[in-house]
Amino acid sequence: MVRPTMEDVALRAGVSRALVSLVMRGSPKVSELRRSAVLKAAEELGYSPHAMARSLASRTSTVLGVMVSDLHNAFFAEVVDGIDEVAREQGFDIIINTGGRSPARERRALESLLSFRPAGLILLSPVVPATAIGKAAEQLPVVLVARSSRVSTVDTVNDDGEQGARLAVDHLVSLGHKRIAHLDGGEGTQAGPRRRGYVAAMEAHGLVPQVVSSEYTDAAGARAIRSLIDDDALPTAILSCNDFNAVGAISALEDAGLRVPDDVSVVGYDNTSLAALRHVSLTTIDQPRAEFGRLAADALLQRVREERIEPVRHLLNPSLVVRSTTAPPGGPR
Amino acid sequence: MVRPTMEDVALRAGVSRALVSLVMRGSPKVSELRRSAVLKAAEELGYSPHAMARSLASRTSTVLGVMVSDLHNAFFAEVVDGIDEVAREQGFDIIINTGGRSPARERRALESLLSFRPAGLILLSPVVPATAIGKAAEQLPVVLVARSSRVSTVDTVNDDGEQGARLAVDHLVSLGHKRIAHLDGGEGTQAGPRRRGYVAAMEAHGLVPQVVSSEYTDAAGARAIRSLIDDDALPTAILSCNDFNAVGAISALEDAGLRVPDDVSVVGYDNTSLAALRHVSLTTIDQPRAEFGRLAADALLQRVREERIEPVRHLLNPSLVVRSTTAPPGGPR
DNA sequence: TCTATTGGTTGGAGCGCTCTAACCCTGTAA
DNA sequence: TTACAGGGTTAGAGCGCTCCAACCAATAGA
Repeated sequence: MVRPTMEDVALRAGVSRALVSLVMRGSPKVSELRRSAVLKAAEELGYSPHAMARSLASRTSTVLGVMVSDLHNAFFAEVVDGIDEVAREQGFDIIINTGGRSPARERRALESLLSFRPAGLILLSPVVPATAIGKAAEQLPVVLVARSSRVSTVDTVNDDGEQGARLAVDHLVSLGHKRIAHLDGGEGTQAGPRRRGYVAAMEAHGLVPQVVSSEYTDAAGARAIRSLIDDDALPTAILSCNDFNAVGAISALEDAGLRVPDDVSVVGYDNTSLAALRHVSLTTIDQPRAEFGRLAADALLQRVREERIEPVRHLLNPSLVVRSTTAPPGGPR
Repeated sequence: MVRPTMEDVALRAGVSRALVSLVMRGSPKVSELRRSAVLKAAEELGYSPHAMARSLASRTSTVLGVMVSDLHNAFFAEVVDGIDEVAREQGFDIIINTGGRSPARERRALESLLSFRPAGLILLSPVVPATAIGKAAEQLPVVLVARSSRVSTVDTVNDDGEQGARLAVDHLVSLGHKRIAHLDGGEGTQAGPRRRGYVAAMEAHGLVPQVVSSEYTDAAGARAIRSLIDDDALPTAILSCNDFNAVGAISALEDAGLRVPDDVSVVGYDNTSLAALRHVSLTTIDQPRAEFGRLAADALLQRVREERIEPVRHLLNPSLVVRSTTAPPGGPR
């Protein structure tokens, strides 16, 4: 359980510790003779460099910290894939930590990540207050994904929720729908832009917006539908705030004896793997998640290398994915 | 961008660096006067301890490394919750890394985790070869979740897949089913025990097992059903290898004009959040995932504290969750 | 009164590494 | 012959921290 150090390798190879260090860092100014001797000794001892000691001594880090607000949401997994891809290309490692959707736990996760003195930090949809983010940003480069910020030292990567909602409304209108309700995401991240986009698109089409208060869960979607039915206010099409909500809405509609899309069309948001399941086959709005990750990592590494000072605000275009839950009012002809 | 050190705090508080260290570690042998002075200075400077320097100096670590083979699978999120809970209770932090389902990437993730010299390692359903795990286990305590091992220095936490399959079969038999097919998980982790449990339970009931080769995806589940229909070999009940597979099977059954559970009953495995969606409402087998995480963390910390040498093999009992996809053959009366 | 004892505090060594400056060659130019 | 350059190598300081031994009152016991 005791790992060999550089000293051990140096001793065994008959060279100095500094030389071993050079070999480990792939320096060109080492003779082939010594290099192979060192590598052989390292191999025999099962030596691998101590990342922390290295980073302490060099006062640099090749680690990027990633804080995922909710590990349960597969959305983030794809963003992490994008981050990982870029980071690895450029010789950086990532360490992940999770906030479990609770501000307190998230704060702790942040602390923990910071204590490793990573080169930079990427926060995925964090729920901690902006001041906490600002404080972190004083110490190292920070990039926010799926959350906006006005702090000038922080870069952000988001999708254009207004445009996404507009895409959905345009799609439904082109199918012939006139009564389209929006099940709203309430306080949730990105709920605001989606709602605004919906309202603007409806008005642009000369239609009356109908915003129903709801949440990012399937139970909430079902509840919203039931209240619409009770109020006799059911439209011919629904734009949900996200896929979970949409699936809940569909269940409630079916429970009420209505068919989707024949009686009511439903559009989700996020294009989660759930939406792609053939049993669900939900028309939804896709966000380029891996691209989020790649852009975030790129932006962060630019700051790490001090190539840029001004903040960057990426706003990516979502796209419509048509599946089986939308059709003209009255059902597919 | 330059973080304050202990020295800075000591200077500001008018004490020695060693005293600051004591305060930071919550030592009782510090007067209240100094303690508050130090904490005040630290607060003002925005100081937080440097985890790497600490771990280097103390030759100990309060970090547990967690390798998640697939971040996309929400299964692991709950296991991580369990790990996190126990770790935090006992003053440990966790850092997560992901293998992205690829052995090469997983190996790299392992290397990276190891380079931080954590106190121990928890591997969630790793796909790297056993030798790589054995090598890691020579350097620090290792616990495996959802993967078995015969290495005596490695602890394991698994669910009893045989029993889970048996529960499902017993449930279907008690509903009156006699022809029950199993859509097999092939090479997937835990597919073996589930298949064995299914076969044993069928035989115990005097029924003929019908194993259909399939995989852990919804597309594979749908394919298996179609081949059963083509061969005119469709039974009255299906036990899928996991929830995704079951959802795919349901889609294919509905596409073929069959109703679930009226014409065919379907049981999944894993009780993912997918199964709980009201639109899906899948009868399935639940694994105590958070408990997996808690037990894994407990086992690891026991080894970290050198309280135990012999390996531990946890085999947890799964349980049946009855929802809406199972009924007596011919449908609910 | 002097010596123990105890609670609180501190300097210094050292964790495993990197980095700078100095060093030692050997080969080449003056 | 001396000077110089430059590739290859090394000693030593130091990164931010912990830990040990020593130290310093202040009090208690004899």
